[in-house]
Amino acid sequence: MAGETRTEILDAAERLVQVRGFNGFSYADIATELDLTKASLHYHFAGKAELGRALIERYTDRFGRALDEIEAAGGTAPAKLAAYAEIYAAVLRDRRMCLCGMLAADYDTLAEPMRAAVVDFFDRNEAWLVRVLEQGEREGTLRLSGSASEAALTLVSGLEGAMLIARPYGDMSRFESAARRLLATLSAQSTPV
Amino acid sequence: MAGETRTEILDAAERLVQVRGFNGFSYADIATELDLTKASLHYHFAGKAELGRALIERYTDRFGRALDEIEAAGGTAPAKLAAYAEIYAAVLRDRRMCLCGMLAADYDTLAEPMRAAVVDFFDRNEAWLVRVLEQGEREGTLRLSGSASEAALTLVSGLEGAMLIARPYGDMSRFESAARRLLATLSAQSTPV
DNA sequence: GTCTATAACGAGATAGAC
DNA sequence: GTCTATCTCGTTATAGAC
Repeated sequence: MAGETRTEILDAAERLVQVRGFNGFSYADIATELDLTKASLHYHFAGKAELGRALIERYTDRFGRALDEIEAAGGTAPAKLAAYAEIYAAVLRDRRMCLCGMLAADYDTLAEPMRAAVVDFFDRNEAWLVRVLEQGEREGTLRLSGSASEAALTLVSGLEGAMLIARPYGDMSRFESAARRLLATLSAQSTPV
Repeated sequence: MAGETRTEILDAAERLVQVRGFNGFSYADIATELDLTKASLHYHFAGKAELGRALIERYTDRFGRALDEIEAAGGTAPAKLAAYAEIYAAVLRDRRMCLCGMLAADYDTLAEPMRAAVVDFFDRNEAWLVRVLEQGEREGTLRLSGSASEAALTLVSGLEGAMLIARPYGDMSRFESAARRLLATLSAQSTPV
């Protein structure tokens, strides 16, 4: 079975990026963690930029599968949005920032292929949210003011920001109350927050 | 007049942190920009951590003065919130991330004095917002659901997240529409967004 | 207050043996 | 597929002259 070490490298690197940022770790950190040499890492990933790109693509795929599962479960739009926010919450519970939220901060220092992959992640998230928001309007469970795409980007950036600011405080409840409020503003029932 | 070079160093370093992150620049970058040597920088700031701390303190002071000015202008709560969001917008227009939002991403790699200074920045912001939100409730211009402090942290993290995600797109309008929506949810008039 | 020079270390990367 | 060895360069930092 090939790809086992490759997967372990991706796992370790992913955690390091989410915790320390793309410029806050090195091949040496991964090598130490996996009890490998830096040279071995270069066998699997030619350079840090290639590793970074593989990281984002895997993350985007995994995120996409999670969104597919939410669709497959087939609830109301508010239930789907709550499940969406829970993906973020689970990442933060593991003391991590969203991979692409972290890379958005590092954006100016990234190679072009990584940049494009980061933007693609947010595009896909917002496109999925737009579909859910439109479902909510149709079924009468959500009441949007403004366009669905504006509501979607406000939601994504609100959740990313809530993760960003919650981490220094080490306080999940900071994320949770921001997330709850962001979702409540879209609900057709004026849910008391 | 002393402190001129010191100020130039702070200006250059501040911009570098806001654009590239704390681990995305070096003393060499500052030295090149100012046509100085790295050794000269060490005369003014013993190390990168001390420079970083001075950076945050100056930024927090400047931010605090901007908040004082908003208070001094003495409008309604919604006007104050709009002026608050405009501080963020001006930073982003200069293609920069909020200094402390960027450092929140880098948080795990920072020395303890810098960490404390970052948290202090957000504490002060939220405390100021709580006062404005309470003013709005009193004067009837804002209608809060939930506590003022929850609304304040949702606002700060929403604005920080909107900056974070707008930067990869290089698109101010992404920030602006998120900011407009965040403020609209607090308004007593259900402003069409 | 700024310089030259250099130390001491870590980064990303490669050659080539096994 | 992993290793040892090495290269080159960047990074933070210091000593000491001017």
